[in-house]
Amino acid sequence: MQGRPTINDVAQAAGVSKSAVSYALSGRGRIGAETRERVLAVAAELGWQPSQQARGLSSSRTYAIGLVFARPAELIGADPFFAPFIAGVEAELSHHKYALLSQVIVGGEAEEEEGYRRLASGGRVDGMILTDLRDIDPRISLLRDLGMPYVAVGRPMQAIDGPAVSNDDSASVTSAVDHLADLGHQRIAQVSGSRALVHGLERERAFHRALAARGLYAGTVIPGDFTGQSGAEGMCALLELSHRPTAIIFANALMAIAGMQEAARQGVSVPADISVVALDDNPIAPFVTPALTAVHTDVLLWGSLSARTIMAWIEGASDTADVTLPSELVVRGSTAPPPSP
Amino acid sequence: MQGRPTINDVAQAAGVSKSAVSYALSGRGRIGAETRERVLAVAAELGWQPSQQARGLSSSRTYAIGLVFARPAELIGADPFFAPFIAGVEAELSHHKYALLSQVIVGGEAEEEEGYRRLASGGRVDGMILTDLRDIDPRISLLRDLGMPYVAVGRPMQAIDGPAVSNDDSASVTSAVDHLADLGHQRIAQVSGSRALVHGLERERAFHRALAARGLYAGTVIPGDFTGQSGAEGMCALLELSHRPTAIIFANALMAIAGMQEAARQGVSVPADISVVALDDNPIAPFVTPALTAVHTDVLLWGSLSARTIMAWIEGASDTADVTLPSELVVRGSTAPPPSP
DNA sequence: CTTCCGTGCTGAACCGGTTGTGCATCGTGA
DNA sequence: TCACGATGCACAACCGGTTCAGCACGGAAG
Repeated sequence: MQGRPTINDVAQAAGVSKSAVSYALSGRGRIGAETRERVLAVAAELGWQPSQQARGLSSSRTYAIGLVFARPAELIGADPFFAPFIAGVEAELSHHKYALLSQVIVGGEAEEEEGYRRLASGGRVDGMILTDLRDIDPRISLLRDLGMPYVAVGRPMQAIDGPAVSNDDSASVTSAVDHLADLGHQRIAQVSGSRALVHGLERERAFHRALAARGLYAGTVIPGDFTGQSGAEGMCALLELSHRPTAIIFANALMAIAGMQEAARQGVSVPADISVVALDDNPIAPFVTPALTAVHTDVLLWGSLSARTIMAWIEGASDTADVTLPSELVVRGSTAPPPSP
Repeated sequence: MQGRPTINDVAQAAGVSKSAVSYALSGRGRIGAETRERVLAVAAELGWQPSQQARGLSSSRTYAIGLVFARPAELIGADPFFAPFIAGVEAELSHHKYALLSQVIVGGEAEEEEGYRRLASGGRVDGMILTDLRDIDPRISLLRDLGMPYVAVGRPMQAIDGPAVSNDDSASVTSAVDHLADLGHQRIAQVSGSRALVHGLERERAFHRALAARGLYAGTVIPGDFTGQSGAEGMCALLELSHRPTAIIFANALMAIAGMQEAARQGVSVPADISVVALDDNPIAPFVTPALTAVHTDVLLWGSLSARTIMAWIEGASDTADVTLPSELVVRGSTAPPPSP
């Protein structure tokens, strides 16, 4: 009885066999009411918790979900997605006795795939949550070959035979464009994130659709990479245009804030001369000057729904339908009507 | 042979017993050279990876480390510590075949302790990394009672019988004070984070020590809670003082940025009228206006060292000495000499 | 030629659970 | 009164590894 108590310790203390203990706890077998209560009392007294390792060995389940998260080093701290997403996943998983095996990787795709392989082939997880989907993503087929359940965070372009939990990028972009158009802006530009990721592509298409829907001319799209540096460069490039836009939509708050700094340095006033919107919110956004107008998504909820979806698949549910999250434009101080000509 | 191959599949294919396979892989038993190579070849061909579950069951090890991370909801996304710290931990762990079982908890201490209990008593981890140590922390004794190795991130006040990996809060504060004193500031105030956390206390003491060392009078300390809101309130309170400070040290970048916004709203110019320093850096800090001067710590390294330390304890090493990280003041645009009177 | 030891491998027990099978015991209906 | 089904539990096999004890064989020493 040194160390953690085992099921044998409980069985011995309760004067029953270990199968009786197992049945009493799971409620699966046929166990008399007073025996069950005695066993539960003894288990509680000894502080016994079944070993997940042993349980997993016989059920060939690990009761753990894997999450691999890859970002370049300069983004890993700035990204306001990671922590709340994990928190949401966790909140849901822990109610169902699942654990989260996470792996954050600084670096590129090679390391990321290695991360998946490690978690999957070690038999450590029952399923995986995939973030940052790329246009044609090798992880999908990797996991399908391994027979590992997965859920895609963000809707992929390719058919994936699996569930996806996505925020509505199209709606986000549309709400940003509509807000700017309502203010009277006619020349709206975009500084995008990585076009290699599916939501980058989707946002770009949605941008052009939304402009067309409001009868506006096609806006300039400057490619970026989610870093502050690229946000500043995007602003710089747009300010040099002969036909300068009066509003810019940035892929995330970091880029937008860096862009606003660049504008300030060039003596361009936000929002008087140019309006700025970010497509991802950040807790710092309300506190910069001017406060940043951004499209806000409930990332905590996003995590919860992802967790619920992957667990449903693992448990064999058939209703692994796709889920779409709402997002909401939060108007703060960085948008205003365009300057009168 | 459906699903993942097991050690039995390998043994059968190689024409040996499963113990021979185990020995061949671990190099522990006495196995002939050509038998070993044949086994390894077959294992590679079948793509066999030993199940960590089964391995853990017999070795009573899980090859996993637990990390519980608790933050209030409004901070969980803003905190630039979490993601790079995990990334650093991961980078180190994965080289040694360990996995990271993380748990991010939105909420208070009760949920957090529950999180520890769940990971520890489920037998899921071999050791734990403790962050956000409080002055007298119940987790220490909890883990000690469970016989679970742990490493404290940040040096606790109480004696803990265990290793700690800390950044040097005292040095951080001192470098900030020295920088401001060098610029000529005489009245320096602090807006602190939570005093319940050990590094909050340590920073406050170091603040007073550093002021005294420079022959400056004791500075005002306004309590905060790491949120932007509290940063703005702190700035507000300090601006109302009859003998207004000329420089303020904030506990983190979010508070500092919110404080600068509040100053701007009141028509107080940073850094012309008042200088601002943050004790934790943030990737957004260079991009706000003015760019925020902050004390920077290599959080990735912090994570790596924590991982190395906890693994050393688990593997039975005796050299679990405390580690202290360097930090560095990054001077940007939010500090300047005080206004001439 | 026997004894002895080292080498190379096998068989079996074990880690801590889950689950199928089977044996008493008891109550019920014919 | 006896057959029969339901109930309550024990026994044992199994999940996939690790590891200990032991057996067969070969070469070297006596």
